[in-house]
Amino acid sequence: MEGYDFRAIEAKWQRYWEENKIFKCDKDPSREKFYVLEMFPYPSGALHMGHLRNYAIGDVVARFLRMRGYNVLHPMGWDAFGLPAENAALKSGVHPSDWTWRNINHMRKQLKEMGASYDWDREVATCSPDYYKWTQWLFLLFFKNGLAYKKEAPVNWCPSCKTVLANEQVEGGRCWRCDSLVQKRKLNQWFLKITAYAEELLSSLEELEGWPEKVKVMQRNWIGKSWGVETFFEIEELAMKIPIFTTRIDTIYGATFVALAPEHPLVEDLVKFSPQREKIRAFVEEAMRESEIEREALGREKKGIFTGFYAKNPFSGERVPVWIADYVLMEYGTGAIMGVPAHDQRDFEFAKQYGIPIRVVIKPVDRELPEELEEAYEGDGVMVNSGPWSGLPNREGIERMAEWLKERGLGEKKVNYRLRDWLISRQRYWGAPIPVVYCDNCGVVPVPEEELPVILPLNVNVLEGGASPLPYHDEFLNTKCPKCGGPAKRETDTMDTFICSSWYYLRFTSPWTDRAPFEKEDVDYWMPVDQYIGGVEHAILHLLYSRFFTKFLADQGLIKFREPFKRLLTQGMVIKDGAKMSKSLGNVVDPDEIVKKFGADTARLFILFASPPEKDLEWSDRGVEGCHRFLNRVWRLVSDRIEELRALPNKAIPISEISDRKARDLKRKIHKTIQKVTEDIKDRFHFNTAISALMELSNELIAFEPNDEEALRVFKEGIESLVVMLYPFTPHISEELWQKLGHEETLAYHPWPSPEEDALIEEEINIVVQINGKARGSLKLPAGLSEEKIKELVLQSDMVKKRIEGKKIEKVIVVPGKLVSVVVHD
RNA sequence: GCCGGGAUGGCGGAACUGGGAGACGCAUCGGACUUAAAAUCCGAUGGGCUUUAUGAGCCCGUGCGGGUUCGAUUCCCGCUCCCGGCACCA
Repeated sequence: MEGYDFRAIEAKWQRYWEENKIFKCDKDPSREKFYVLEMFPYPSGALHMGHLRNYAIGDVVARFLRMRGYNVLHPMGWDAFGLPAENAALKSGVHPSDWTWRNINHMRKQLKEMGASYDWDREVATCSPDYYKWTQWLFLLFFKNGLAYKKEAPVNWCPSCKTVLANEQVEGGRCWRCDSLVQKRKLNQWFLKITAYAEELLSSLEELEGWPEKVKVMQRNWIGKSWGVETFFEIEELAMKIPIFTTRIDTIYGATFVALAPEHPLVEDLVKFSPQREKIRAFVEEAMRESEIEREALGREKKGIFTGFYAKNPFSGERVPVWIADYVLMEYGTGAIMGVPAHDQRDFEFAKQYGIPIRVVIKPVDRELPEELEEAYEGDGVMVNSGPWSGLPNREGIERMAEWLKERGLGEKKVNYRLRDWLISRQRYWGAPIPVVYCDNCGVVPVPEEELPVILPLNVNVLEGGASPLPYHDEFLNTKCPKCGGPAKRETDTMDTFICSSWYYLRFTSPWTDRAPFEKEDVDYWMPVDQYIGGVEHAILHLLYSRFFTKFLADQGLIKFREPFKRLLTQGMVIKDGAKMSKSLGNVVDPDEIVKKFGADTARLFILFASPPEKDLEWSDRGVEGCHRFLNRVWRLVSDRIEELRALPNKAIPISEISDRKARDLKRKIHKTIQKVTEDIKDRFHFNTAISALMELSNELIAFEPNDEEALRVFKEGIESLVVMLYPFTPHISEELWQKLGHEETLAYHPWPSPEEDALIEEEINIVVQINGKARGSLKLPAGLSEEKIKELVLQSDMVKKRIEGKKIEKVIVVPGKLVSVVVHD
């Protein structure tokens, strides 16, 4: 037999799979389904190692489960709208659409070349009109339900991307995509009311048992639920109530000031009445300008200005100064706070800065606070200096003071979330148009469903500086009002691309339908996604948005489940020389090169072998070579005896009928390997240890020298088990060897082997002997002995006798099948 | 600062419910084959020591310090360092 010609073999089987549509799947209610999904890529140009890893992991799962008899849905598509297409257009003059489709074609080819087993009949691209028609349809559904709305608000503006961003897309004050500093601008924009689902998005995280704790914690923190009290401080001479939110109402006797956010609407009124209005106005303007850049500056000095007014503490009646402070955020709570310097570090710093009094009202139980505080005490304790409440444990105080307010109508308990509504307008061209028109008579009018899709015009010129051409595209811009028929203008903003990716997993269940975003019976059969696989960078963004969409669609009666992804695997990064692969570091390894040089099977095998999927993977050229060597050994192992092997019957010999000891040992190794590999893949996704078990089996097969027919038949069983179990990892070489062994059917649906129980039972057991807790050797004993017998044999053995001579046996511990521990003393 | 995860040979990583730490792979060294090299194959490989020099035996060793246990990479207490996320959220 010829050598391992991976190029020919891989091309051959890829063609075979494609021509025969081997991985096409249909819904079949009589069979148990499994939906494996990897996060679909943005078609940026070419696959990188991270993609290869993601899709290799998904492919192993899909192929394994097909062999286990599941009806497997494993689709692929393209997250095809987005800014890089426009940037490429600016740079090279290619139309975003052409650029995108060219990349899709290239990357599809690459996915096929890595041997991924997708049902390509289900491919979707979010930029094609028959997809974004339904993205727009879903927008209208949100709109009709009052969950899509337009409002003017201070929003995040990325000056480099020339568009606004959702809060989730700002990381540490910088744009998630281009890392520019984000500015605040007051703009009129479209939002989706994700906050309507804040509570459920939070509470149902607990049901997601198949999700990594890390991701759930990140979502929990992002939603940021906190319980507290809303009450108010009143400026009596203006009859103005300043509402404040606090989680620490127990500290209210320590409130020595009140502070408003510079953007707070009441600020305007205060300015009017203040004698020093000029100074205040200047401060507010300054603060609002500065907040854009300086807000994220670390350890930055807090700034504020006294308004000249005093407001009354609802509990003590004390009048405290009202300040405007730049560290108070308009977007959270009521946009105003009570300042308690002794028990809040931020207020403490502010008070120190401006000489505001610091008054301790909570005393820790286990120690005394210093006379002069160096930092705020934020812990629990007993209330002091708090009028009638003094002496009460503060946790109890929180409850009782809230009731006290409620009884008097001065305030009540309140829950606040950090989560804000999702800003979805983008001032970009390459996205799904928001299906809305503006009519002088009727105002904001949604485009009727029958008129969808609102087509994104392709005959546009890329504009200097990169701004969207849509507002200047007369044909697109000018339209008729669907309501009154009068002249109207289209919305020229497009939707955040995260909208497109918030429902693609539903579309995959029936991508061909033109009646609805998805067919109900298909979605009912296939959803939810049983295993979702992707990078942790979407822990909040895509994964939170998709959960929101799912809950909304469930409330609309379109789907029956409230969580889209049952199990989630977040794969680690691909690292080289200790750092993430990146162009700027110059440590990128191109998957194409590896596939060309060693083949897709080798590339897949290395990626899966080098590290468990959730951990980072250190790239090693040597490691790749090692995997290639392994496949060569397997190839030789089979081809060296191919004629003999083909001539043998396919039926395995039961272990009880094998006469030779070595052959029985091999049989046992085969079935132990089946057991281990199955468990490693199925229960734990530990592909690295599954592969190492297959390497061990291969090593034993190489060392085994069959010299009669019985031995040869056990050998053949081993060879075939190896080839079959390698299939999910290295499908091409497996198919080829399988065929060479005389089989006609593809391995794609070949039943996954299960271990023969008899063949798992050891004849002899190695019993470890410990004396005083130290391992001193081992004894080979026949399996199935009673505890007493084992104990007896161990104590009689020379090894033990020699060591316990003249000593007293205190205790003997027998762990059946494993070890005997003898404790002695002089 | 808060939250989450981690630390095991020269390297990537194994070790399931507490049971001989280092599977598998890489690298290194030695050998075989070869005119030679590559490829391939065989063997050794945590550190140290004793020894009748070889059949062997002993000590140390999973970030650090304690503890529980016949026995701890695994469980408990207290630290150190590294990685990731969040960070004026009242």
